[in-house]
Amino acid sequence: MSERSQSITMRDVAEHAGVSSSSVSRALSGSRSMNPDVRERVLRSAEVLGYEVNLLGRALRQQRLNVVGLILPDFSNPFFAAMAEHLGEVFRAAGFELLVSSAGDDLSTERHAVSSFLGQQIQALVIIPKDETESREALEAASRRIPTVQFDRRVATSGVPYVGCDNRAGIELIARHVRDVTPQGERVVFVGAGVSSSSARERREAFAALMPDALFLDGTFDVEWGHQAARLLLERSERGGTIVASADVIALGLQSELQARGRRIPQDFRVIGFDGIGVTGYALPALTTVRQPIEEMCAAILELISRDGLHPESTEVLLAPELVHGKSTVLEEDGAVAPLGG
Amino acid sequence: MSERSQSITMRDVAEHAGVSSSSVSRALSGSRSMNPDVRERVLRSAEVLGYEVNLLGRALRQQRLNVVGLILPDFSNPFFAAMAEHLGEVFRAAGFELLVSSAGDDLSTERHAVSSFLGQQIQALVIIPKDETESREALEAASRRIPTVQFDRRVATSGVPYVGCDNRAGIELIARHVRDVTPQGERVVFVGAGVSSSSARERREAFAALMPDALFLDGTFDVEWGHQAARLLLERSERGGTIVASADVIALGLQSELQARGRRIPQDFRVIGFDGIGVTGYALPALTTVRQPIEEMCAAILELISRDGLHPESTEVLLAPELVHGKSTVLEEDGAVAPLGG
DNA sequence: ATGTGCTCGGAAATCGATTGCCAAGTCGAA
DNA sequence: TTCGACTTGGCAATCGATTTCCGAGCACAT
Repeated sequence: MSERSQSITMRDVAEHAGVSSSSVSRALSGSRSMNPDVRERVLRSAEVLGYEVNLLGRALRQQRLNVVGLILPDFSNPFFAAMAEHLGEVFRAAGFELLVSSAGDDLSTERHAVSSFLGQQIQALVIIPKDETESREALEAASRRIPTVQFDRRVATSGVPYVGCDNRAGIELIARHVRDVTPQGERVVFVGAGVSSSSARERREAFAALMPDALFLDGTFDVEWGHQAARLLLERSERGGTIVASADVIALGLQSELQARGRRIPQDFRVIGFDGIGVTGYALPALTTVRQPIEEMCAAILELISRDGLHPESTEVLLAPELVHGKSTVLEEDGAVAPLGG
Repeated sequence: MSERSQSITMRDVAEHAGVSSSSVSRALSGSRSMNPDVRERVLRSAEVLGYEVNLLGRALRQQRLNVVGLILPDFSNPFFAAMAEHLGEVFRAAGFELLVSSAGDDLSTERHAVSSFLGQQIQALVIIPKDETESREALEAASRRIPTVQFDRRVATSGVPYVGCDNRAGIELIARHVRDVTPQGERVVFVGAGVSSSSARERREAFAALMPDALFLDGTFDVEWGHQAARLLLERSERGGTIVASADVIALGLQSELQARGRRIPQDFRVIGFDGIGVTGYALPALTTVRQPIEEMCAAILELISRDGLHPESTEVLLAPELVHGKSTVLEEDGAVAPLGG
């Protein structure tokens, strides 16, 4: 059916109102004072014709598009999804439009997404780089052209500002808790997610520094790896222990698989996550995890982007995470929290 | 630090290569045959200068931007996230760039997202409208200008093509299963998600038609409502029954809360979801659910958009969902459960 | 030798909005 | 009355790429 209506331009409005297109522009933007009658007439014409601005034309002339881009490795990670949602709100409030693109966990797609955003002359870019080394080229290309912030994962030597949580501090909180809850002689296991993303590497290294005797397993940032890791542990005849996962999604997979195979949490195995999405109620028992301060992170990103170039020295913002006590590490009746003192 | 490099235009490349910008355009796009020497020179100049096309300029001239937009109500719903991810792949393969914007579960934000996309002259729009009636205006505005497809939820009388799963058929699968697994005399409960989105309403109505004696509760599409609904049920002193949730996220909340309060699944309560994201391993026990055929849906969306206007009659594509048997409705022994290693 | 047709580079128009500049008009002050 | 300051509308340039059109140059056939 639908005959598409072709768009109304300023020319059309100008003709309809009997003025020049300059006047239309000025009436709509209010960029200069003008005769109220003329303005009124223009506004009515625009209304009548259903005029809507062509952002491409505007952006081409003004040399900026009021859009900020976000590139993330994968929508399916709930932590990234939560970040995208919150970041959208923050930017909306600041008058920007946030458009999100997934890299589909693929480097060439990530590169493509970056150059597409750059080609569209967006205002700024927030990126969760997939790979600690391989993403550098795309990242630097972006940063050379527009304000760019790395988030959550970083490419180390890029000189591109970074916002993230203090993974080391988070791991210290976890390690302390692990010492509190792990019975003498039981295994401590760290289930990581490779070393190609900086957050995975940082968490793993911090944990290795604090608890070198732990068993380290490496996989990927997803639920399925949690399941696999659980099966691996059981195949090794581990009968109990405390498991630290590098991310909540992994922890959820671990819990689910362990329980499906008859192990009790926290009696047999204790499980600790990282991110804080586990607190939203997916997990059973409620996951003990380290919550990343999403709100503060988003605020920091906005801040960095807004004052880009003004304070180049503060190129790295690490925010403090917080331990959230669930029921996956301590057997307790209610949410009341008491560190296992004795 | 970063002095941003200002962008290289075709003019720059043309000067460097000693040709006109027409030739640069033609060399880069290959739109016309030309002297190989000249082409070679242009390509090298572009390479040397690091030229990258300004998509705004191109789009303005060509009257189209090679981008398809997706607007969804909320990133945090894993079903939407999965769709966004898959749809991105499908469009990428078809040569489009998919940009995603969240409506933040808010009508005015949704409207804003639509007009921003339209203003950017994107090629086509896929939208999961938040509200069955209130989203109409924005939806129709989009459809008047560019190929537009509604997905998962729809605004009924809009005349805008729709792709979704056959909710009625899905509910029939569920109802049959409910009859199979519910003991004589036990309650059947439907935990819905309001009636302002079409999918919620359709599922609820279909279920009401098949099992009018069920207890109906209404809330929202999120985990938290699952928790609440479970508490409501327990407060009503329900001691067992079969619970059908309008979405997997709700079902996960239900399971989690019921188990946290000592109820066994499936012995005391049976839980059934809808969507299929529950099968990815978050749930324990594995959720019995109806899987929406994400792949087919995405293919149908691409199809509709590509041949927009050619087959206006097929304005509604309903795809068949499939019942996935988990362990949340039937107690089953399968080999997967290892004996407690004594 | 002249006409016909083809190839290929460049000039210029175009997409739509914004904005620097100019000129006509208004108003008040000298 | 005249001059300057100020207002306000319009012309035209501009952003960057594409594309239509034109003409120069060449080959080939008549």
